[in-house]
Amino acid sequence: MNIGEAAGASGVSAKMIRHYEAIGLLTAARSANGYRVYNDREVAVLRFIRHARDLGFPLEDVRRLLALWQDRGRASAEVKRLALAHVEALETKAESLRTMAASLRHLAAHCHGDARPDCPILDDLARKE
Amino acid sequence: MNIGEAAGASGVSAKMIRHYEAIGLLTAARSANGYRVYNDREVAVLRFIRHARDLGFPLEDVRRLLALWQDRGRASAEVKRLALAHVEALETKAESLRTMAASLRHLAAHCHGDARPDCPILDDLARKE
DNA sequence: CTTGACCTTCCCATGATGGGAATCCCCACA
DNA sequence: TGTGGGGATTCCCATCATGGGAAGGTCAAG
Repeated sequence: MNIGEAAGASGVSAKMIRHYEAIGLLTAARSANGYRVYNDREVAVLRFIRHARDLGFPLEDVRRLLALWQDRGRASAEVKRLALAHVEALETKAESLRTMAASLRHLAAHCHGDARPDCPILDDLARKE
Repeated sequence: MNIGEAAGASGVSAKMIRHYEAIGLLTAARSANGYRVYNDREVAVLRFIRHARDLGFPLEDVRRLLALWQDRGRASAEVKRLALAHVEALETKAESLRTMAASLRHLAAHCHGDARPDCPILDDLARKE
């Protein structure tokens, strides 16, 4: 299986497959012509990476998760710890964005939004603090 | 006022002040020795930028907001439109993160988190899809 | 006159992803 | 057998906002 087919089978772009290999998440055999060669084993790894990325794990976390996945003697406690730490990070970020949105929505609610120049949004941005 | 003092007064790092100047958000006079010179006018601009950034506006939005702020004939409708579009983006992103967090929290809830290797989190990441 | 704090520009790094160029390889078809 | 097209390779660059750090110039106080 060449990289294009592996990309199709895993849902990871060929570009990213090469990148993941460059940062050591993956290894790929090479055929005589220098093309990367993949089998179901590597495609499974690529899918694993994609799913972890879909859950927002940064690649360094993905690296650890992959190591745990491939370690039969792993303790699930370690995986759970990683996951919950990431959940914390996600929730913190989401809350931060939600707070920004609420502040701005509040400001916008008091803005006429017509042809007049008066605008509490700009007033707030220009405040002296 | 040199850049260090302007940084202190505005809450924007000297590094970022130079960057904002490089991308044209700001202009700065130079004294004979080549140092950037600021007055209250520019410090107000820097504060404006910082506040907009604190609300998560990308710099291109900040550029437009600055232009509107400095345009006395502006229509507040334009500001409001920009703000609400950004609120949308923030809420979408927040919702996306919240969804990731909920999924992962759900998976983690079913993980023993002990010395055993069985782990629904890894099982999910390794699923064939 | 030295020292230290401040300023300058320039390059590099982050994190994940993509675009695109130049070059090479392979297969199918006329 | 020649050619065309699709796919592969590597390498460089861009994004977005921010910071680190080097090498060197400037200024004020001791």
